[in-house]
Amino acid sequence: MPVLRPAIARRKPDSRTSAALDEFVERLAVAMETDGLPRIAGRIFALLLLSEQALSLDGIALSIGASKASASVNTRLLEQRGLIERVSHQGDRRDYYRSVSDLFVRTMEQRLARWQRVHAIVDEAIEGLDVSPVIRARMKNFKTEYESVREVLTAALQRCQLRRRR
Amino acid sequence: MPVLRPAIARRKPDSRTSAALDEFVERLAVAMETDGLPRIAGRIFALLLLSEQALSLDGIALSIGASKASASVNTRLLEQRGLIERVSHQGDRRDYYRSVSDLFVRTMEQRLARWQRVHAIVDEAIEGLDVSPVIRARMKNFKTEYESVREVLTAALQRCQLRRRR
DNA sequence: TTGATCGTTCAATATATACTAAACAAACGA
DNA sequence: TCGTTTGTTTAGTATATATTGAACGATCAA
Repeated sequence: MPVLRPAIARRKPDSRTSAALDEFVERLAVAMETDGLPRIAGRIFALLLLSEQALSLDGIALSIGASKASASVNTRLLEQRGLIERVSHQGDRRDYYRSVSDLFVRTMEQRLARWQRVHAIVDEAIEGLDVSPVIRARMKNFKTEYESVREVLTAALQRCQLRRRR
Repeated sequence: MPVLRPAIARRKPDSRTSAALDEFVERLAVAMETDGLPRIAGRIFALLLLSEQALSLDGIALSIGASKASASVNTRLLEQRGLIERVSHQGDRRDYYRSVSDLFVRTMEQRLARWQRVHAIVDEAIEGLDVSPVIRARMKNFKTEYESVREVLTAALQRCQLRRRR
């Protein structure tokens, strides 16, 4: 069933655009699962991407049709990953959440961080594992190519950050 | 229980190095789940990374202690993603599998492909969704930053490929 | 102090999907 | 034409984890 969701910033709050916004949230939520997010975290991510104002926990739970418990767990997850931030309003003890301003860079940093474990294991194996020279060379290549790409990537992300700040 | 695994290329096939190799396979398999691979696919990925020779389906299943059905499904998955390749030997109707030579580049291409869906949804929303100018600008920024980083990244991967070929 | 609000934790459930065993199909040699 | 080898498909099971309702604790206003 469709719920009232005054949260999303829309031009004219009619039911047609509302349905389209719902669909966007759902599609993005499913797609974000490839980044290792639970579906509800993906919905929150998408909802806040669409929202100009910061939203309260209850507002989020209501808007995406999830329990407050889920909203709590998943906002914390997103905050830890740096994709949303918690803000406060004076004279109000609720927590509010909004998208971070450098959303794309944070997204990429998360992706980089998730690769790290894979490449650390291979790196460690180059040192500690007793394998043939051919295999060792294969692993070293995997390592060096990753490092060169990672450097290029982090440099590009830094340029994004600089461009934003000026 | 430990199984015989004559597959992995090791210097001296003693039990100590064997246990270390097992541990590598397991650790890498779990880590590869962040790239959206089933655990068994991750084990096969790791096993073939350690193997000089191409391995048969039965050899793979035996080495990682999985059923032949799983080996079949997951080798196909890895082959479709371009991380391993199927080879044949004359006078032998079995299929054999080995790591691709440009393993890292293929890994990165897979990662890029998985992001595509997320960014395509946002791109589509910029065109089709009725949102406020502020939100539209936020989305456009997400899009353009992604595109610039993707360009840098694909260029770096092409350099990896060129470096390999000469 | 009391009642109300807000967020978190926890035990139980729901859901998705990875995995297996068994049946099946295809290709080959005798 | 068999029986054998090889790989795939499928139905059922197992496993991991996402999600929820309810209980809980903390904070604030009256």
